[in-house]
Amino acid sequence: MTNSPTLKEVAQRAGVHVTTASRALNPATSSLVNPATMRRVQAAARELRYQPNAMARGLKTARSMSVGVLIPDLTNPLFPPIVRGIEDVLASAGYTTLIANTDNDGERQTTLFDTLRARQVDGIIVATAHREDRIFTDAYAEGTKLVLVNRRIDQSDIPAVTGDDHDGIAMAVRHLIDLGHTKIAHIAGPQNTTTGRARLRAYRQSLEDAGVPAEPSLVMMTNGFTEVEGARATRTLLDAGRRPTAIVAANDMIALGCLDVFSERRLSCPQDISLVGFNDMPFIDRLTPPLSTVRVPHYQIGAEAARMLLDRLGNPDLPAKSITLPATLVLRESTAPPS
Amino acid sequence: MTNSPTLKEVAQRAGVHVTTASRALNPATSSLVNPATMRRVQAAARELRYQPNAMARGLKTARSMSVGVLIPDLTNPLFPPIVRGIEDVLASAGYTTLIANTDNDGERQTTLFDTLRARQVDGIIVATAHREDRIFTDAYAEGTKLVLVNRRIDQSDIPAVTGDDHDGIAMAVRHLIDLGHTKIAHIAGPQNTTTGRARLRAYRQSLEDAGVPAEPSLVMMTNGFTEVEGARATRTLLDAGRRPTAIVAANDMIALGCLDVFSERRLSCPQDISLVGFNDMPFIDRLTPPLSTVRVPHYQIGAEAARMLLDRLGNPDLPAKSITLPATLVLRESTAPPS
DNA sequence: AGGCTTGCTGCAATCGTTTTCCGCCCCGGA
DNA sequence: TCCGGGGCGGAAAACGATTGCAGCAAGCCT
Repeated sequence: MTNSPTLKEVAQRAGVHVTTASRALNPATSSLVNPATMRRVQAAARELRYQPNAMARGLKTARSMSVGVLIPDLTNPLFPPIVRGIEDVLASAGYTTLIANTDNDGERQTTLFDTLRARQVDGIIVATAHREDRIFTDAYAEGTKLVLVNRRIDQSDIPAVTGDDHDGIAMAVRHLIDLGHTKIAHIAGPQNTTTGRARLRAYRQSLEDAGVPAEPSLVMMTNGFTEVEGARATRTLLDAGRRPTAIVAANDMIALGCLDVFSERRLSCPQDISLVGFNDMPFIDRLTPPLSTVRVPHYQIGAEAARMLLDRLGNPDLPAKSITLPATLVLRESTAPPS
Repeated sequence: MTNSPTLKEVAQRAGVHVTTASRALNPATSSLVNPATMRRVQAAARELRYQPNAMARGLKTARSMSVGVLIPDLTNPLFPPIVRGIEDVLASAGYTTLIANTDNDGERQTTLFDTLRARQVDGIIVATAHREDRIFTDAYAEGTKLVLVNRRIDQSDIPAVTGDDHDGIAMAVRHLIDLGHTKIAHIAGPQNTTTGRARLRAYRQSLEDAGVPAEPSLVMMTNGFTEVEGARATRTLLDAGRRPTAIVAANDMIALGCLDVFSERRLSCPQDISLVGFNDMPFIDRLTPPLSTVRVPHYQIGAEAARMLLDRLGNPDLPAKSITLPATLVLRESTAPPS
């Protein structure tokens, strides 16, 4: 901000050339300099509280030692754990994380993506992908280092780290069937995301596998993984004739919307209707009732994605691999046998 | 990542010198170049999808157009709203935000602070300050642009944006007294933070103002604004003789700990004991019971802090001003008259 | 004793911008 | 016709680091 010391000043103080100072301070090259000199330089650096100028270094080395993270919205409790997972492993590798909130706005997303690239980030972790996001596939094809979290992109080999949507939903549906439910509804997430679609498919498949006839009227679509969308869909679901005895929500935010409508309609959960969410996001266990949901290891997803990115930064032509982390069903108090 | 086009390439394509290209693309200097030339350059830039290299620019201009944000932990729901407030106003001014989590670890904080400075951030917003944090006062004295949020530093003129701790607690205590409580306890926050101390003081003051005798045994200290600390303090509070009929928690996380202990002890809230939190953090309204708490406008605090930083960046010798944003008491279902 | 390696250090170019200082061209006024 | 000046655009020097290359001394070998 004011006058941070430069390498030149360190060199002068140590009585050596700036080149030598550079080498002495860099672990990779410090073997090239006399140990005694090295100590002198390091002492000088310490006294001056020298911090290398990251921009100058980045300019020369063409690596910024930073990575961007694109998420919809930080205030959605789903994302902080993912971000922390990312930050923790990235930070320990010396990288800085730049977070950008797209608010599910495509234009904003493009702008932010460009901003990140202008900042010369070494790679980008994307949590906002839609099934067909040319912006990402194009960038990836041109060599931008990308890793997807949570959601994937159709027919793309961009590496991704996700939870097991299919298995998670399967467990949830199975659980409801085991309780005796047959009229099981699904409030589906946006179908332009792989998560929204995979969960819907898993719901249908699970019903079929159990021999429970599918009823199209029990599936409601939403335009976003949000509480208001969840509430809207739940209202139209309940208004339409055949009332379900259980609902599988595409995620916890949507489930929150379900609960809102339940109390509007004076339906008690789980006595009148059962509900299962997805994600096990923070605080969802403290609701009334504590929500049964599918737990996805978000911190690990973030951490794994960061590791994957790091790997690919170190070795650019590593084969693109995607990882699916196991989901687990966590039963609390929002499900019960049908009355 | 691969080969982003440089200004030189844009210039070549437009058939002008790189200097001219630079001027044409920069709104501040574009008046120096012929409108026709400018259009040519801009067209070339668009075709090449040119993005100026932020590191090169920053190196030359000594401004990174980025600011750092120091918070304890992103997964604490208190902080995402603050961060969004910061990011939104900063982004609209063209700045990028770098977030760092200190985990309340002093050493880590120092490291991260240095990392941010190495990245040449133009300023830093600090949410982790303790009452005596030499690291910040020293840096501020040396010219580092700082703004404190949420917490302040004793005897320092570093600009700060905070909620009204005193008034908030006063309202909470007043409310309990009005309900008829006299045995009102306080689970105090860490006394090495201004928030922890201000809230404790306000609690004592409010009791005194109302003529309710203070009982030292009704005040419990914690070592952190966390659920486990809150629970620990609540247990020792309840184990010690005179049981309170109401608790004012120093913040919502601590209140969460109180609720945990209430259910351990089979105390129902608010029938057996009333509870008021502080912050009105997300989801605290969906607990059982919905928590009465003091609302602090976190998004605005963040936004205001960012604006303040921006102002001081634009005009370095602006007088240091601190802002206190009003708190409001939001009554829900965790308080009732003593039984 | 001369040549060669080895070990250390310095020189200078470079990364992609911005910015100061000039120079050129053209036009108008005298 | 000449001069002055405005309007544009170019040359070059930074910013602070890294790095290939060269230099130089000392030590070893033959």
